[in-house]
Amino acid sequence: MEQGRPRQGLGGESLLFLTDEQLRQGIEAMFFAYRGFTADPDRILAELAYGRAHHRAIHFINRAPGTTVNNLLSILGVTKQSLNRVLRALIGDGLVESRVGVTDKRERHLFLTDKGRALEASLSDAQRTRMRAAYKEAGPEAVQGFKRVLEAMMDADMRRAYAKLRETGA
Amino acid sequence: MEQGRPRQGLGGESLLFLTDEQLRQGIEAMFFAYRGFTADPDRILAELAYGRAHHRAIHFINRAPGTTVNNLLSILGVTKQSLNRVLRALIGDGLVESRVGVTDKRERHLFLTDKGRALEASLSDAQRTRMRAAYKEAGPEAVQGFKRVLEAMMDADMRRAYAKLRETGA
DNA sequence: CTTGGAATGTCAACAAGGCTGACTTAAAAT
DNA sequence: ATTTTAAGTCAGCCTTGTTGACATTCCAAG
Repeated sequence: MEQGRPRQGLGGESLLFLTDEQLRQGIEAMFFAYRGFTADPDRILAELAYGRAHHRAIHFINRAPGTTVNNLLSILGVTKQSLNRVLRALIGDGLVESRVGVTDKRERHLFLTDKGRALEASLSDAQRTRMRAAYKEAGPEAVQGFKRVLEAMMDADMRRAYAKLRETGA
Repeated sequence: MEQGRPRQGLGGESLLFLTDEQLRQGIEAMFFAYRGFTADPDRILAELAYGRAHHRAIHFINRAPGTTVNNLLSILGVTKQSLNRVLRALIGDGLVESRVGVTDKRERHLFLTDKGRALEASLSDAQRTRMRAAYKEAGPEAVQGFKRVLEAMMDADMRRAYAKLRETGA
């Protein structure tokens, strides 16, 4: 079970110790962990008749206020019809505001209202609390490794989107 | 950006360095990475008119051959109606075999057929390849951290299910 | 032996949230 | 002036989740 500890000091080239069994454990851990990762916000959203799609939109609008619909589209990786359905609900419920662009009037810039920010805070509080607990339990070294593996698991274009977000965010 | 390295040697108690910004980066990394994680099998499944639900069933039947429907239900965390639809398709297509229980004839024990095992191999090959690449890129230390954080992110009952699976598997 | 309950399966209906395709409007770009 | 782009909308489809109702089979307790 625990016999598979990496031979340390051999460098990144010699990862032959990775058996299929160990890889599968990683795959399953990812599956279960993702469920845990979304469980708390899901509970909050269910009470409001929203879903994960709404959460994602709210998250990234909060993340990059004033972002355009097209921009959001490429981050989320869904069709505009799909996003539009969600956005319409959020705007209709007064969580999101859509402002016509100044320089380019075709564009709509998206912002959270106070109400939207309140929900975002509640959702991300729940998620951060779990994240913080997991980080604390796993320890600081583990967190670095966690992030490194996650980044390595992304597609090239996702990596670009993520890197771009981090520029803006930090 | 990279200034947030953990103060080493302070132990798990002093994780005050975890800013909301760093936690949010972890959250977003999880979101993007999960997309990458499922992207390869999704492409294979799409050609066969299957979805992730089929993949999950196939994965865990392969993982624990002879498992009962109820067992699978609790691992996957869906309703029996939802699972049943998927199983019916897989059985109908000759990927899964359902055998009546010996001691308890109410139970159905699930097995992959040769055809089912072939698809499973193709799916998990794709997923393992990406996993292996990510592990290699991130390094052996990172992998340990990755798994530790993921496990810490699970709910208690998921943890039990996962631990139980690992017993069987190793 | 009968009956209650558990495990399984099935049917129907519904919702969320993806998708495609077609089309409009407005504005920018060429 | 024409084409392209951004956004929105309508209609319809699919997967995968949900409930609720109900049949079957069979173990186990009375």
